[in-house]
Amino acid sequence: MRPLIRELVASGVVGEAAEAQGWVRSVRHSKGVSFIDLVDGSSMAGIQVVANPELPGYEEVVRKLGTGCAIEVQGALTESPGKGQRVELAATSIDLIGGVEDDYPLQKKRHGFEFLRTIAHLRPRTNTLAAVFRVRNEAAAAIHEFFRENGFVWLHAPIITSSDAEGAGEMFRVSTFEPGSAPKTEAGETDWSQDFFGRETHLTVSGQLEAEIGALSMSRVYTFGPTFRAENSNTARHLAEFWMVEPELAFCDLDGLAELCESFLKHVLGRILERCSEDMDFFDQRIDKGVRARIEHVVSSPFERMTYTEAISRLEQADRDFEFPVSWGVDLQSEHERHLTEEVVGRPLVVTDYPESIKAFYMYRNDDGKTVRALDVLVPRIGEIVGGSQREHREGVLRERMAASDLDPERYWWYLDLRRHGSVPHAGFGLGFERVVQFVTGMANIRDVIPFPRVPGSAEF
RNA sequence: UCCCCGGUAGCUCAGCUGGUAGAGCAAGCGGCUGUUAACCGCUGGGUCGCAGGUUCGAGUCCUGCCCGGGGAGCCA
Repeated sequence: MRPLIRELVASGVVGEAAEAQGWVRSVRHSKGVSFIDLVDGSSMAGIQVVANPELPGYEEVVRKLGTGCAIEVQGALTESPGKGQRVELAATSIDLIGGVEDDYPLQKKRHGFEFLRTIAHLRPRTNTLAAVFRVRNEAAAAIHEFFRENGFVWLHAPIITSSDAEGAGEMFRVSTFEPGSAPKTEAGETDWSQDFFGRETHLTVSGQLEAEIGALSMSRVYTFGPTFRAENSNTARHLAEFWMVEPELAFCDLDGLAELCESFLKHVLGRILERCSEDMDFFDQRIDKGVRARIEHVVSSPFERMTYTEAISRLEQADRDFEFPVSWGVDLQSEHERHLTEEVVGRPLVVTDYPESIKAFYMYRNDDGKTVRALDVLVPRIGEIVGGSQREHREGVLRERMAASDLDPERYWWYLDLRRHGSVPHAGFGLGFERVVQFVTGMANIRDVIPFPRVPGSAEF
């Protein structure tokens, strides 16, 4: 394969023959020379192609090039006399591979992200979206890398599931029944036993329960894949389809989990700073001033720890009014979380041991009988970025909790079975992948950090 | 789902207390000896989201609907 433009720009040798293929970002003509800014998506910086009027086809091809045209250039790398680039490509031939029509919507100026979402098939050609997707790719790679280096097995949790992780939200139904003509039982209800899987099935809302199966056999596993929520939530932080990372460890308690969260986040963010430096400069300058320092701060600061009970008393002492009043037993709102991480400690904060009443049934009950071993990792500006818990591995307590939550033990027979045979303390957390990408890039809307966003009322592309 | 804000040229927007629609960029044409989102000149381009209403007259005021954005809740 020929070098990408990124490689030519970074390490191309002056004087050597070179070729480049890509899309024209902008063209600047003057009487005796034309400059073409050519990009191929491999880096923020493109290569400057210099075309002289003596070039074959200059009038017919080069003078007619516009933003978006796909071309192939042969030539030689030369030292650039102009500012802004180390080398440039002095063309000896330029071939038009694919032209653009007059209504090509992308221009060499900035567009609103709202408009770009309506042309999701073309928006990765913009600086910003290409940079986002490069960072997204490095983040995914860094996640796999961290887990591999630490002995975790990537467990492929099912997308179609018949279990529902309680409290995780509304689900999308999976069925082959034709709308309106589903078979009915004698009682007049839909007869799911005749459906494709012989029962009700949905798209997964979490791979956690399956991950627990993995942890209780392979010690350390993680899931990383698409997850679905049919919630009608219309915000800059929610998607109906998103990617979730869920590690699960056997022989691990809440302290061990907190340590994992910290080293995991530091690894992933650190790798992005290292490997996407040019893109991070762009985000820092053009998208969210200060984002780079914020990420560096998370990578270099030890995370603070605090129990929920302590957090509540710190909030009660706070010299400010909250929209939602604080008292022991209420769930923390985003304003509370941000106050804690930004004002009280000024760095990432792990809040632990929440009231049992506001957390899920599968979280380990503390000896005090009123709190559970749950944790949230809070970071400045975003608030909660990770949520996790030590799991209830004692069958008796788990049954009690399920009964209190009005859950049918029959449906969770295999989950309970794990507590009957070789049960051990185990713990895990869940992390919304797009939220991490949002956090590191500073992008304001989650719809702009995933190539094809699915949200209520919208699934084009 | 709730609360706010918005919808004017292909894009980004301006358009005051109602008087018959404008800029920059893009597109087309021309110019300019090396540019950096180049620059300069000319040209074309609009059922002002949709439907009603008030008025001599509505982009502007009123009502309803549709779509989008921001915030909140829920959460990841």
